[in-house]
Amino acid sequence: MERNTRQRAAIRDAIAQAERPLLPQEVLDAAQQQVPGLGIATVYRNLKALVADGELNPVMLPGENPRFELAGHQHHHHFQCLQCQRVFDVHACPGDLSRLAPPGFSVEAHDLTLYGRCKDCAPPASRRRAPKAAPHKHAHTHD
Amino acid sequence: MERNTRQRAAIRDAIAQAERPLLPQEVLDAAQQQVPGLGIATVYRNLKALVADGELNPVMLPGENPRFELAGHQHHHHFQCLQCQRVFDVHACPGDLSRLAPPGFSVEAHDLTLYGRCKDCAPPASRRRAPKAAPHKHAHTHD
DNA sequence: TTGTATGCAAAGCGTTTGCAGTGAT
DNA sequence: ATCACTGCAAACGCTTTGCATACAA
Repeated sequence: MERNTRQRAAIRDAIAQAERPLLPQEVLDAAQQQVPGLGIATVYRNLKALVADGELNPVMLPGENPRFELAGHQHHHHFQCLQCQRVFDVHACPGDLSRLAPPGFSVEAHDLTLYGRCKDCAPPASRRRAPKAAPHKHAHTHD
Repeated sequence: MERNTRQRAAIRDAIAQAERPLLPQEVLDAAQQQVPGLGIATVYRNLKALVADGELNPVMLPGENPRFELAGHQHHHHFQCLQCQRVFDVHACPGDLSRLAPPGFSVEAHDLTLYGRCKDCAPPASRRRAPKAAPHKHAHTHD
């Protein structure tokens, strides 16, 4: 990371202003409002550089493509809405889980993902209002 | 799922005899010992059919390609070895995690992955013996 | 015989990379 | 003026699909 380009600033801003982890394509869409000619390759290159630089953290969820959020958050987990597919931070943690591993296995880290309805999407019982974003394409669904 | 082919039997057997979730390529490698001409497309088609049929379950881990294991196991989680990258079942669960979600979010399901050293790979402190399998290509690390 | 399943190759999708031109310093 | 950065397009790895053939029933 050496030079400050309009592209990098737009990418950084897009992620900084999102209140949730973004997919590369979402970063592109947001950053293009600031830099119309921006290419997807530049987004990928900058995401990689910003992660290497410690400015961003990749967010990997099961069966999902990587998303990106600002680094600096402490240990946390994620919540994915089963309706709008968006991902949100969960600033809580079940704590030590080493007791769950089979004998002979050592636990050094863990990933946890919660699934359900976000506050914008109707909970199964008492629905409220429509989601703000359409579902993303992504791939793979969960059970 | 209609006909019983040698290919499907070989694929089913490969997964049944593995004591852990397998990647499509691992399924191919194992099944080809029984049906040499087997193609990867046939593996993918059968994996999809067997999952639709309820015989197999896909195992999705963060940043990993889907693996497959026999269905029928009850709710469980997975452990991935940081050294050999192989995935193992964890027949334990932290239980209800709905308390972790932010207000307004409903939790319907969760995924948990533990990371560390499997019993074949040396634990950080008291190592024992070398791993039985070489690491797979992609790696991605976690927090 | 009939039509599903297979093998091969081409196509898709998300991501990465080569390359020549652009622009920050 | 340099040289990192960018945009475009080709290349990649994994997965899916089209199509003609093979084989289970």
